[in-house]
Amino acid sequence: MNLTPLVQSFVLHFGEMGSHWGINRTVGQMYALLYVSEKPLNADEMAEALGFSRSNVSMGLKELTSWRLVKLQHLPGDRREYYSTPEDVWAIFQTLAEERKKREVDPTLTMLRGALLETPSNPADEHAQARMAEMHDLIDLTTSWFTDIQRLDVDTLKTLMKLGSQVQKFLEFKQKLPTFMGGSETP
Amino acid sequence: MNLTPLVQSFVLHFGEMGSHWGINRTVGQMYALLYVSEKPLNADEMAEALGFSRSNVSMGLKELTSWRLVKLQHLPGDRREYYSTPEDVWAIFQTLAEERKKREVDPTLTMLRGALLETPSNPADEHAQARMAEMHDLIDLTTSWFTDIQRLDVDTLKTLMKLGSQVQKFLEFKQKLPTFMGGSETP
DNA sequence: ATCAAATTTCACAAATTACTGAAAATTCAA
DNA sequence: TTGAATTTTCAGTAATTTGTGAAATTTGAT
Repeated sequence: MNLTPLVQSFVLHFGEMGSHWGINRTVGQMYALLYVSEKPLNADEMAEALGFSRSNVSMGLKELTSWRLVKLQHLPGDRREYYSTPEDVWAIFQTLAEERKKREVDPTLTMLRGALLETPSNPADEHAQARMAEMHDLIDLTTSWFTDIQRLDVDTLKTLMKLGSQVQKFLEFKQKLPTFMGGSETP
Repeated sequence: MNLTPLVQSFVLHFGEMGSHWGINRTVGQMYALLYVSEKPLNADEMAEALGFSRSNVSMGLKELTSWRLVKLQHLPGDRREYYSTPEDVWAIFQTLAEERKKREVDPTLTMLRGALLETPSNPADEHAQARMAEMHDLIDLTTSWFTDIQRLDVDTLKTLMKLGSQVQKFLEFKQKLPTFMGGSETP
């Protein structure tokens, strides 16, 4: 399989971006290739298209699988395993957010909670704990909110996002008079 | 300077986490040390406390500065440069989000916009472009929303977050009758 | 201007991470 | 079962990233 220039540049960009992220270059490229592919690909096709060794592709797919970013499927009359990415970009985004939370945020929250249980034995520790508490509360609030908001269906989420900072007006209702309600001026 | 066990474990954890992120271990440790420190530290103090070479600390501080995560200041009667982190954790979070957006998201948006301007010359490119458009729109909406919401003051943001998925009820007002308004049951 | 203190730069060494090819393990059709 | 097709593992090498010490540069007090 030969990549078109358009796909080529997308794939290469994702590779570079991968390293700015925590993911390695070749894994980024593999994901990008699957993401834009019309049909599921098997490992040999990927190795050929990207110029990687077969074993590297195997490792990469294992990694992508652990992130729940690829789907495995079989084609009738073909023993080989075919991979693709989920269709729904919002679902992909959600998966990514969940995995990152699990890997990068939750361990920190756990560590902070542990540290906050200790009894500070000197002023330095006391100050450190106060700082850790601030960090804990921020992370806790942010991630709880994220988890909570994932329950919303995509359309509601889109509406909320398009509303942007105008949410403020809606929130003000909680404190203010019911009579204001009528005139809803949305962009 | 000798680190207490509490601070030590916080610093080490941040170092490990740093690598799961895009940041390197020693830079993570430096940030953590400054974050919990009662007073600003100079590079020598940091090198001594963490057991790094002076030059490594210099590089790390350069990196942290480029992320706008540390403040530089001078103490009266002391030539050396003292570093600290901003106090306000919400401001820190915001800075981090802005920098990550700038480095990791904006270049991708630019690449996608470029790719979407091309005229597809075959079915594969056509499909690839459709996928890229989906990705573009998701990222664009999400980051625009993020930028927009940063205008809100912290208290409003906290209120919004604590509300969580209950925002939905507020959003429904846009479509529904004014009479519902009155009974606001918040947790 | 001079000089010592402080900081930065940079070439190299050390450590880590990524990638490969060969071998081992697994899968499934016959 | 057997054995060919396919996938995975893994030891070793290649490539990259990280960290250091020495040298160069900058800074500011005198």
